[in-house]
Amino acid sequence: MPETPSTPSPDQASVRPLTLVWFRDDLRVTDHPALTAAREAGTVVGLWIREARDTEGRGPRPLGGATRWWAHRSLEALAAELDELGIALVFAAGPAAEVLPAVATGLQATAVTWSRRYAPASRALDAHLKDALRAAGLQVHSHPGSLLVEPWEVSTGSGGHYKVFTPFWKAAADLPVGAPLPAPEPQVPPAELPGRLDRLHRDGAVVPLEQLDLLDEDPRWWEDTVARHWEPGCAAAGEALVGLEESVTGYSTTRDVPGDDHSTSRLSPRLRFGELSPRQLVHAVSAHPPLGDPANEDRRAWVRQLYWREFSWHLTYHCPPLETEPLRPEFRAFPWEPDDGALRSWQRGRTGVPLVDAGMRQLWQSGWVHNRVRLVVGSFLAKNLLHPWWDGEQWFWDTLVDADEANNPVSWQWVAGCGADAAPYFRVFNPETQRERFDPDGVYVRRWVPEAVEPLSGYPEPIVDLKESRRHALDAYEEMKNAAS
DNA sequence: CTTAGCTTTGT
DNA sequence: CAAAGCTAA
Repeated sequence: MPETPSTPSPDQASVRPLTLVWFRDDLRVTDHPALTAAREAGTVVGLWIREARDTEGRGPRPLGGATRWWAHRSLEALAAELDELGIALVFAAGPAAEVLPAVATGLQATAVTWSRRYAPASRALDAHLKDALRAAGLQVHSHPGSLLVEPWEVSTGSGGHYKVFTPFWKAAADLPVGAPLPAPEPQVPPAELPGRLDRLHRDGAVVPLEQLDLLDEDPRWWEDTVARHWEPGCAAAGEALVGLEESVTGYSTTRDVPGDDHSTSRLSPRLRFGELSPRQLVHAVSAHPPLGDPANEDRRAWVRQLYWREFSWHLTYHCPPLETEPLRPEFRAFPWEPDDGALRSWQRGRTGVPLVDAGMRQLWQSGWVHNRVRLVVGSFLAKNLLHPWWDGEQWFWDTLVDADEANNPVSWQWVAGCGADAAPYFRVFNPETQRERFDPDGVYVRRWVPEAVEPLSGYPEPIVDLKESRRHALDAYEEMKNAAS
């Protein structure tokens, strides 16, 4: 709580309306339109719900292990940031359709507000909640905040959604990006609010963060692995923004070097949880360069990657569920060869292919993989092993700290060849060529698979022959095309 | 963000 | 005759 409140005295505050801000994938206080609007209207209380999909399948995809860990830590940080502003953050688990009315009633809130979500199942839930809460007499307002381009803001000449990245990028990049909003002014909550919050706690309508069971594994496991690599939370995210310049400089040439720790920004989990908004990132990157500076090419390349995320959400909003449905429908007839043993070798980084194993171990140990290596390990599972891509997608969903509902399925479909703008099927990444090209000194492979270069270390022989399995994949593709015609 | 095979270029 | 460039799948 701030010592010298700048805005309203407690008396004034008590008569102003109370808005419940439902945080979801927007765990920040700056550039948060829903929070800003709520704060301008009066008193704010924050809420985060550990949601499960309802019986009709509405709601967000259940968090994976790594994102549960991140969410827990990021929520701690958000609670601290909000506390500085005099805003309480409360937690609950269960269906949002039950939690929201209970918390709103208990706080005598007059309004509920949130940042929009865009996955079909989440939209369906949010639309339903909007109706139900309005019917119960609450004001409800949803705000943008997680995307640069709302999925309906750009469309092709024929009025449909984009299916190819480049034209999407051309259209989307033409839209202006507004300036980020500052954090809201601190508030002095009405005197009766603490009593209402206490009652909610006593009734069990809200619970301490720890009781959400987001850390269901042994916490020591996280401390020994992923926690060594990351500091979740919007405060740390703000600091990461300061170091952004370093990763943007030279980005267009160095971004493909997985052994270089500064070749990418590593901001993906910040975006996933909205610790930073894409708008803040564009703003941070666009601030410095004089026009015509060669650094502009790096910036353009970097911002372009941000628009891949926008494109993923654009597709996710407009298409059938992409975690199960191939965008190219002919792929429903693709002759996959599921092999649990091969899947397990891949997951554990024991395929005998050094770059693949390095990537999969980086994933397991740190909850993150360099983008180029994601493409290599994905191509290896879906093409060399012919194992169904959705098992790889699910593994990434469980283990990546940045796993989001749009990027993950869309990118997997891209590497598997069934995505809308997928590379031609015959483009099968050769992990050995990729290693020679992007990890020539072996820095990356040695860091994650030190025994790969040691004789007699017990490092396995490759579980498939790269050349032969590539040919086999091309045959499978031909088979699918014949089946389709 | 492929590969293989053929053609062109450079020494 | 090797390296580099082009092209079709």
